[in-house]
Amino acid sequence: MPIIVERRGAQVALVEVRDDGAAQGNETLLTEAELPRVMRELEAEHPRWVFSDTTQWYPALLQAGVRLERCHDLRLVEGILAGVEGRPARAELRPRTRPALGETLFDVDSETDAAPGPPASLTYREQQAAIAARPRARSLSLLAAAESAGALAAAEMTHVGLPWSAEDHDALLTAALGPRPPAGARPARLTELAAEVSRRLGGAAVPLDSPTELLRALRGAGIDVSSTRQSELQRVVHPAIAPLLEYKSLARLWSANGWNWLDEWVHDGRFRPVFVPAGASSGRWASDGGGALQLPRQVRGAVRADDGWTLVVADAAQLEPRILAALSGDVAMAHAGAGVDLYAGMVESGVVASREHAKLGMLGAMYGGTTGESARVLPKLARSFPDAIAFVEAAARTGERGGAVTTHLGRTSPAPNEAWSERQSQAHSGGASGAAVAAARTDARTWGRFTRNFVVQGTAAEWALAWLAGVRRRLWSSERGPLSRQPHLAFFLHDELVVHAPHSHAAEVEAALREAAAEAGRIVFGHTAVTFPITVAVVQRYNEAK
DNA sequence: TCACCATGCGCC
DNA sequence: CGGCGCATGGTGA
Repeated sequence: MPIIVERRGAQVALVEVRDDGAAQGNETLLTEAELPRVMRELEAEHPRWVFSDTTQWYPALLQAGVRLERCHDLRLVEGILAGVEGRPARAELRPRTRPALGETLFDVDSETDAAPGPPASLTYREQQAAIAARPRARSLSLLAAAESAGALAAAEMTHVGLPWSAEDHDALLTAALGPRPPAGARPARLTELAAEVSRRLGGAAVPLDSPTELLRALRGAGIDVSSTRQSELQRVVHPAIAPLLEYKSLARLWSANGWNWLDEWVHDGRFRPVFVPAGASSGRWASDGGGALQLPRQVRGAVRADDGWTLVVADAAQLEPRILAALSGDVAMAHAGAGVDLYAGMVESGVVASREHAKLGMLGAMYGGTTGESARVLPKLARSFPDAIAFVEAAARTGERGGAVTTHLGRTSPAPNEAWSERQSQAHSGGASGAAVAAARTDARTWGRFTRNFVVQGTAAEWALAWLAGVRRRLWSSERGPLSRQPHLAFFLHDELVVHAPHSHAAEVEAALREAAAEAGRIVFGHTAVTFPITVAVVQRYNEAK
């Protein structure tokens, strides 16, 4: 039973509708203050709450102690449907972009800057009809549900936060950089390293934070490099390189996750990342602020379970190649993945010489790599796993022609922009210069790599959503008190989940993670020979996993 | 001075 | 070689 949550002036309407969105007549008008209590009571009937935008409603409800089981997020589903239908998303349902500086001065109420649009109940009915009209309606409706469950999980993870020890973080920074310097000053260790680098480059002070000046200094010291990139410096033999690389690593730690980051993002023992479901066109999540999806391993030691609690860290093993095996129905690849390590399985079946080769080759196949070791391994993979390789090749060809590809549940890739299409037609119209033809071909290949990767990355994101939703459902019990006082999701990173739970629940959480992973394979692919094993570690600190 | 771009690097 | 976010320095208006 869907219930639409809709703003009506200063009040909120709860509108019960049928599954297809048709009106049923049952409607309740409430004040904002009454909403949490009423929704909590109605939750006993397990409705599907329909929100124009979960991020606009759910945080306040969580704050008021209301945890919801299911929802339908009109904004996220509009994104999926617009992609499928090859049109822009309706303006009132587009993600709100952050107002530019100054804009807020003239636009006091930035939440209402988009046209209000039709009522949510109408939009819901239209979306249900649009889904039902598609050839793969069942998959799309599954995707809509999974995406919406993700929106709930994202808000909940922000609400409860990732347990973070500011004390441990400070200790870790102090050990690496020296004590916290006064504002505006550089940590002692960085100053030492900078002096050492300058000394070994000949004596003059070199501003290491300026790539331009650093490059000039390196070349002046006879070091033949074309950039100051870590990967290039690593290949150089020179006494200045070691302290320089250490400087770069520590300078990054300091600027990206140093004391300033700690002050800004960690409060009351929690880091509260803002997750952005479907922030990438493939459906992968992005994040907003704090660099939540890029937490360097260097600082993961500060992620520490509360006393008496534990972190259960789970990781889907070689998710993307397994996804490709399932997508393409490649029986040989499914067989190689029968164990916990798919790459090891490829070595055992004699396809490649080493695990490293297997990994490199598969990544190259999925990303469109054409150089180095990965390209050398590709022919072997193509012989042993013809269906898998043909699948990504077909996706690449479609993209090169400007076509759209879809994930297994039906998320559709965006069209290339107009400039791209214009360059392609120019190049094919005859009379184009050789340079224009070559540039167009490069463009085409670039878009082909995108669509090649889209099908795998996007379907992996669908598997991960199904997993996340399944874990979330299994962990929650309405009888165990508030979300933060019972086992709960604390972090999500594409193919990895962190659950924060009392010690005594660790085994139960591990079982939930494994059951949900198996279920996710069935939800996304139905029957498939491909397995989706996960690794699970029960730890006090995040860095102790893996 | 501000907006924007390029570089470089963190994560998957 | 696919997808992101963020800090920094440098540029041009």
